[in-house]
Amino acid sequence: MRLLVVDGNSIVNRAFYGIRPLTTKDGQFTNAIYGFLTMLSKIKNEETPDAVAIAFDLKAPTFRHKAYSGYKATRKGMPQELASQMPPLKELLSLLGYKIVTCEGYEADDILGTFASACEKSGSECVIATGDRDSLQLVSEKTSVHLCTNKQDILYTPQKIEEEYGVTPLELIEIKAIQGDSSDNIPGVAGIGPKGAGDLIKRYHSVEYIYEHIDELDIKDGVRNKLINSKDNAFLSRMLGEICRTAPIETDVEKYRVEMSDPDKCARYMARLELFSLIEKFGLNEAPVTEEKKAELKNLEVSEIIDKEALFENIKTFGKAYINAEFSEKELKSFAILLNNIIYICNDAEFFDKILKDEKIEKFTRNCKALFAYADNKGFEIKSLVFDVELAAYLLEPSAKDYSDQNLCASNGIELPHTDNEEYKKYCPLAVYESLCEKLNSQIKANAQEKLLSEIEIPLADVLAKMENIGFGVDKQGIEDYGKMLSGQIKALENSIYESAGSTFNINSPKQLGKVLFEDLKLPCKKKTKSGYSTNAEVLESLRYEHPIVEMVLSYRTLAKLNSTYCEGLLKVIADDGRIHSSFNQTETRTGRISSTEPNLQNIPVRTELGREMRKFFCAKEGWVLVDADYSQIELRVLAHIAQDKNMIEAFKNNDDIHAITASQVFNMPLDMVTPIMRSRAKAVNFGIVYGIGAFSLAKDIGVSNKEASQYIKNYLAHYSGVDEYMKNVVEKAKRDGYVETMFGRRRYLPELTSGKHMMRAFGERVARNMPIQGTAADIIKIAMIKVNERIKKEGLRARLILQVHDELIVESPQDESMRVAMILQDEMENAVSLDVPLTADAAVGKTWYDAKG
DNA sequence: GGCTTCACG
DNA sequence: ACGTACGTGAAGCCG
Repeated sequence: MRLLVVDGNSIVNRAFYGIRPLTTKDGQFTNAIYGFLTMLSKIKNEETPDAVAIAFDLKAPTFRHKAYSGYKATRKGMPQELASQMPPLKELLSLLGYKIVTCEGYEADDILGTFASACEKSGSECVIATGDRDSLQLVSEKTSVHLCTNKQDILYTPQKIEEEYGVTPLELIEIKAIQGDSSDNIPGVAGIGPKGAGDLIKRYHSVEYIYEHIDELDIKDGVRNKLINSKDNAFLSRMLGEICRTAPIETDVEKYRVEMSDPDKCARYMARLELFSLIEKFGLNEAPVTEEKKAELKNLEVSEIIDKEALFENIKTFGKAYINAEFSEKELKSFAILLNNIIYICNDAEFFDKILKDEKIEKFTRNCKALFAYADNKGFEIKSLVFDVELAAYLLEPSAKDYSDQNLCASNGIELPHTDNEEYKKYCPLAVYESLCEKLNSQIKANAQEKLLSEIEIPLADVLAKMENIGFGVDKQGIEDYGKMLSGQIKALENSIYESAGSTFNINSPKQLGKVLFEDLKLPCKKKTKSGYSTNAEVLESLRYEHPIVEMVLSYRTLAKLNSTYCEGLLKVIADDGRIHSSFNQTETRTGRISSTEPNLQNIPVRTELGREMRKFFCAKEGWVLVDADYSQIELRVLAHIAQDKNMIEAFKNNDDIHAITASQVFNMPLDMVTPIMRSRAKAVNFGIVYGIGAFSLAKDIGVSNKEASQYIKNYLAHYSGVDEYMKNVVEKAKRDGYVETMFGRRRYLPELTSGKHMMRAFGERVARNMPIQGTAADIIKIAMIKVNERIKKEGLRARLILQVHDELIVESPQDESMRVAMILQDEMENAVSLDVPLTADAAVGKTWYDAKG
């Protein structure tokens, strides 16, 4: 027999602190539950036990009295976010068939020790799973410890312990008695640490022996004196450090076999905790379906389409089509339609198009962008696409990572039908689309997000699909030549760097570079990262004049980045038509912005001249030009409006220089006395305000003292009192409602705000202040994009929107349309919505992106 | 796969 | 006492 004993408290702590906060929609924290079960599943797979016991302390140690200073008094009580996860975790473990072991008056450690001894006697094998090293003393020929760490798990056998510590497992107790353990309030011998204690025990094996022969030992007098001074503590520690092995618990291994009595109930419990991936991980969705159960479930009925005319009429009469389509490249592979609980599958594109074009048939689907892209390629418009489950789910929960049908069904309590036919498995979700769409839509309605979905996100998907299809033309030869030029310079810099360092190494490795700079060349180390010296640009910048190599490394980094990410990266993704077709993701960001991948066209260099050159290779096709328009300070304008700040609104209405005005307020002087430096600092304050600001970071950003920075912020909020009030109110609202929202009802939930950890709460508060601003700006430009495309179409122009970069739109336009297009862009962007401040957008025309930008 | 760095708004 | 601005994506290194 092989028994796995889990140190429940230790593992749950690791899970809780190792995994970012997760909550259900109603605010129940679940990260520790999720982490615990994931770890348990992994350990079980690796250790293949016959039986499992899970040990917990009977109650969380919550010492409130400072006066009490005994053993383990310093262990903090569980934070509330963890404590609230314990009952559901234990319930779930029981449902999964695990036996939980607790014992009045004994700690989890003692239970582990008792099992280890019991297995020893009965001849069973024992594996202890834990996150802390206290239990290593229990290791023996029969008992091993599976230690879970942040990196990888380690299995401790007597050999492994000998290898790592040079002693036997039992001697670890002796080491601990001398070195002490502050987290367990074991005093040890004052002045001797792990190294000294290890050396002593390696030579003399026990505390008792050491004190019996204290005068004869071959050790330094200093050490001897320390030992003599702490003799009482050493013996006390020896006693405290030894794990008890005689807790009165059931130790018959047979009693701990894992038997799940009701997998369905278990799955439902997991679904209620919204831990869907666990349902799969524990194989609960594959639980054998009894004949009885099968009858209850709706069986999947799939049919080929025989009479298309008749089906079409039926769909039209019904008025709704739940569609699931698959494409390969740009062609339709197959599609499926749900009608009266029957799924009809077909690959007749003509029939498919007819449905898409019919205004009377409301389409419900997922990933509608793919449908729009298909239609765009074939040159027609889809009518009445009313619902997209992915977009709806994103609006309901923008922080979620997985919007799969399986996940959405599980979280909405929808059971998928059953089929033994492998080929048909993929149609199971479509069979329940009617109820899935209904569930999601009722939540969208309850949140007042119908317009956001139907008037912004769905039409935007059409715009994005067209942008992806058209792509952005590039000068391939130009990029290649530019890359060659960079490569040459990089090569030369490499050699100079090696020469300057006196050795060759990989400059791209922060670890190796850190060693060269801070150890070989002995430059002063300014900052550390988790894994060593920080070598980022900010640090290097400050070392610029310390050594000539620094400047070269900075240049090397710049050039290497340009070459690998941009030249090589972009060359890899140029399509056969000579253009770059980025993907625009609509459900990625938590604020409502879109993101761009493969390649990311939203971070093409612009801030330095050398990088900006890159934009010369993004060009309009022959006879066409690029029209580029960007919003001026859209986020600050949104802030002025949302906060209803009189002063800021006034400034924007007067078309004043907002940063200069801010400077005159922050520095308390007349406008005409504001210097460029003051203006640029005020600009940083304006940015900081939008991000949720802290004096420390502002100080760092603009290079003034902490005190000065906090004075700036004070002055700022005193003058812009509406902003001050907004910042307070929005955090309060977030704490009350659990979410913040944009002007158009886009939400972001903030479970961080209920965290017990200061850092995390502070983060939640900054997000609460920032998201409505960034998100409203995102909403506005999305509306503008839709309007621009509608307008271009209405006016019969050939121009087409090809890129969005958060506050900037780029249209490729025939030369002779460019003035008209510039006018349209500016008009639609400025009038996308009506705020209490004017929105301004500036448009420019050029052959390349470089020329067209301002 | 996580970390570090750096490109953009 | 602690760590420090919001939102992204890609490349390279390293265990």
